[in-house]
Amino acid sequence: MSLRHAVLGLIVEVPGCSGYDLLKIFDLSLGHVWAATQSQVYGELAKLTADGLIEVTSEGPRGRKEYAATPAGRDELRRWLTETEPKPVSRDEGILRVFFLGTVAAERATDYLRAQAAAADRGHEELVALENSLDWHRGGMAGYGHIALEYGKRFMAMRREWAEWAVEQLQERSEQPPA
Amino acid sequence: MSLRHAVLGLIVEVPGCSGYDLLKIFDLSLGHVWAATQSQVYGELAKLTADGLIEVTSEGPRGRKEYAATPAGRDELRRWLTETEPKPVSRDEGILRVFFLGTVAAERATDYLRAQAAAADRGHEELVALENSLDWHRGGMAGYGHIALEYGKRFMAMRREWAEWAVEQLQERSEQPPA
DNA sequence: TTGAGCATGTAACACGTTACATGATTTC
DNA sequence: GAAATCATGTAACGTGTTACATGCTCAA
Repeated sequence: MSLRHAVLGLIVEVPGCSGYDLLKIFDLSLGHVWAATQSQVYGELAKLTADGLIEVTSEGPRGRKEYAATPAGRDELRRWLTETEPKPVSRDEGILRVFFLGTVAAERATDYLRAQAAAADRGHEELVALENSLDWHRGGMAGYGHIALEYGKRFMAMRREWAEWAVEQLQERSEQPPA
Repeated sequence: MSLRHAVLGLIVEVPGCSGYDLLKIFDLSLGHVWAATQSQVYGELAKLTADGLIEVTSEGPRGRKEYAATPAGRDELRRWLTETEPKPVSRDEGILRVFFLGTVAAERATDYLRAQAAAADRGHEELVALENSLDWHRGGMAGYGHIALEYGKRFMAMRREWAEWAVEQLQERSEQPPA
């Protein structure tokens, strides 16, 4: 149920935000680690409200609803962070495909891996651009956001290096075919 | 629709396998990059058969059904590998939580990051054990499986290093509090 | 006054998880 | 003959995606 906690967490950190505000945060930064659609966000806000973890604190123009966490909501966020274990990542389509590269010509396989290296490089650049576009001040979400961003950069760099290494491996193999 | 292609790909690479055999492969290795449950696998086999991408080649004892890919199935796998782009990973609960570490005491945050480092270390060890337990011969899925396994090891090592770096960052900050 | 952006919500469908349900074969 | 393992399938429920649907407000 991570979407629930992503939404709850944002409302704890950004009190007075609306579904629309949340959506912008998902698009800009949080969505890199936990994607969410508009439907999901509004649906989860309704459920969290029904469960008493958040509440509408004011209603603005255009039907805007601003939310804040209740004490029960803050407890639930703390419980999630300190008493439960995160589920390890178990789906990566880019790596899944590697298992099946043996079914296509070796050139197609290296094409694929080079494309993956380029995609990782673009991902890295996007994160650097994001880093420069936000004027972080230390402490609060900004401080931890910076740590998450560093993770993203290391992730992209690792993927690029791995894909380049894999291309080299395949080239070595084709130069000296199996005994 | 990656599950579909994971199942199809396995049937191309391991002709004559059954749903039960596939399930063992998911548990042992493929599941690290694309998790699937028993229900999903049997359901997908039925759909792939209905769509003419695979077919039952023989029926064994205990109702065992062995599958092989049809030409249409092999085409579809190739099309997926060469003409579509993999969807980037966009859900990582372990990193999502980092965004909200500002809501708990700094000690809880370092506890969390240290636990993440330890989990990555265990993950790395598991992959090394897996590598040693399989007697790979070069070429075919084994060759590419080795490349995927190398990715897993680099991923786990990167995560451990990042989490350790993050703990150090937080300690530096607490030693010299913000100006 | 018109268009961009703010703002929310619902419905249909696809995908994933858990639990249930059943039975055949092999091994001890 | 009991237990382990092989082997398949379904039902209920939860989560996620896409598309539709609507309307307000502000600035140019």
